Amino acid sequence: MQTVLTRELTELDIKPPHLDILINLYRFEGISQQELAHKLLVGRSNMSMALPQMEKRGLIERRGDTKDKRVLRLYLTREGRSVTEKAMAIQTALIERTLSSEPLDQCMAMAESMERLIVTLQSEIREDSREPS
Amino acid sequence: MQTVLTRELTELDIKPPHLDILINLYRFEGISQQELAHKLLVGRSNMSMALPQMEKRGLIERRGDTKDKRVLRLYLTREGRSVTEKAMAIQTALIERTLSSEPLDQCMAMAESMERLIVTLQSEIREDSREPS
DNA sequence: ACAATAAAGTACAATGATGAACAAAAATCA
DNA sequence: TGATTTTTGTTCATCATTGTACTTTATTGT
Repeated sequence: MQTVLTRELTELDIKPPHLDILINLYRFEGISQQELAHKLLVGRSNMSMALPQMEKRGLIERRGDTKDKRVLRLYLTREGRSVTEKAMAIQTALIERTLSSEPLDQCMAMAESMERLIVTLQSEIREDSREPS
Repeated sequence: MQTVLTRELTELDIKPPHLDILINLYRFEGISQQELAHKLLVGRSNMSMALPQMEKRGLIERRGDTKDKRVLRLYLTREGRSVTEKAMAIQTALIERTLSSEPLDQCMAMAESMERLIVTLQSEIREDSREPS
């Protein structure tokens, strides 16, 4: 599954970790590397390694903030926006292909399982707080 | 958080990925490397690298299955069982330390968020199946 | 029985994520 | 203002995981 997505992204000449970056930048343009790392739940050093590659590939642009010379604000290039749209289409198609037909029932079953799990957890929590032993 | 656990495990001379292995072996002794990898949701090659290290450290023992010469069955040594118990105690203590006092409310809030999320998802699913557009 | 296929384990190279140590710029505050 | 502390981003060494190719042993089909 991940393997398939990786293979399809290779044709756009981007690597899997770049996809999340592109999608977030597509939605929130002009944010800093810090903010982006925070949104993606990864360390800042990660961005420091990935973003220069993407800049060289012409997908993004990094412009220094005029007020704060420490921060680099991130923007998609025309090329980057185009690639992002293609990548999202690929991803969506893959998901629909994977999810189509059979597993709708499974989704419902999972949701019900989760509900039961939550109920169980809640009652255990209530017991724990009643008997702090 | 993960960092703290790692540091505490270092004193037992085991690495983080070994902890999951030990705990599963503590519960299900005699399983094969394949089965263990499946339980841990990782690839078989992972086990092939981690387990020989643990065997050298005297935590586990790998005995060939008599019926099937391909499979290696896994057993905890006395030492391994002892280390596992200590590690689980450390882990539990850390969790209780982290979870104590404040975040009980947060647990309940999270559970409620999940419930709402599930309801939303279910209605979206129903809409999707009504209008397959 | 035997040929083809599948499964268990191993070796290895490639990828990705992480934290620590560091430099530059900004904020704090005395 | 000037000193201290934070914050941004970078670099680097380390560790973990993955997939692929391979060997050995079982299973399956004919």
